[in-house]
Amino acid sequence: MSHRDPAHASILIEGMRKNRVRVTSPRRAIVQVLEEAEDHLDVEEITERAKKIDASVHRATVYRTLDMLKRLHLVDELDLLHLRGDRHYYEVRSGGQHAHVICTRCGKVVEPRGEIMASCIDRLAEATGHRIDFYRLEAGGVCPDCEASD
Amino acid sequence: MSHRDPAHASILIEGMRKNRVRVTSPRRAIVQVLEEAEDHLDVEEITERAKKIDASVHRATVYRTLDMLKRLHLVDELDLLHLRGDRHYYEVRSGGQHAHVICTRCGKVVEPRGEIMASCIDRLAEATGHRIDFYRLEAGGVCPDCEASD
DNA sequence: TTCTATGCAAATTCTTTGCATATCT
DNA sequence: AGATATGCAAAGAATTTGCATAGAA
Repeated sequence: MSHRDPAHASILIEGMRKNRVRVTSPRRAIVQVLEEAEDHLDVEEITERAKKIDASVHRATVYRTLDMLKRLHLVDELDLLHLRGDRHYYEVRSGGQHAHVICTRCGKVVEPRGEIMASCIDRLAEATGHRIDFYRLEAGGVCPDCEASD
Repeated sequence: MSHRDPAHASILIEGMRKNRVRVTSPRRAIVQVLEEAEDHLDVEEITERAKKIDASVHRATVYRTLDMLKRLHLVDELDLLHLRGDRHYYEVRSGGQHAHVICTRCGKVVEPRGEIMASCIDRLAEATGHRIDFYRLEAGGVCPDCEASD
């Protein structure tokens, strides 16, 4: 069940096909990096990893590909409240949108999903009258572990 | 009841004094701009407006002052989901934190505050176990007016 | 075959920094 | 007086763009 198995194309590749953008080798590499990432990556890191899959991948292509994926709402862009520097981080938008809660002591990020977030956003929509299509909620605070080890 | 009335010092100036950072003329100008702003300003715009109050204000000072105000949690930094370009926007954190809901059609921003946001964040804190100190929630969608005029 | 995406390098834009001087407290 | 903030100019990052070529549909 590899990510390259054509019968099980990745969410991102599928989304790209659906939107009639071309599936090229650099894009395949970048997408694979994003889908295999365990944490949040910046452009530098994505480029580095993508080069290991396809050495020809250029940083400019990474920017262009990320723009494309953002426009299609296939990836989200975060900045983790700048608690880790001024870079931007990217993640696949699979399994619905979610919040990011960053511990200001240890830097760990947890990602609440599902009903909690849905009801939160529903009530926001109700209060403003908007139809809300996407959102980004990033919060900073102290995680239970750090709170305990005082 | 002017913003310069020493008896009614601005929230930001008060906050600065409380934190023992110096109240200088450039900082006064920048703070006045932030407090009088009706909308969200980027660094360029803040610099321009501050120069009208104190012509000597330099862009570098604006960056340094905003950093200082962010560190003291007196202003918040937004990017409005990059729906208006890649710049950063700043606003005074008065009257508590709040969300920003941006209409993807007309660009208008509304700012839900108060109980809705508080309960939202409370539940997030409960779900993760974090003590949440600050947050940023930006959402994109279609506002009622735009929805109506289809 | 036609249209889109890429690499590359240069240009832009955004932000930070060193340092001598000016300014707050 | 003593510590901190400022202006300026230059450096450093981050991101975008023009263009000829390569590659997907």
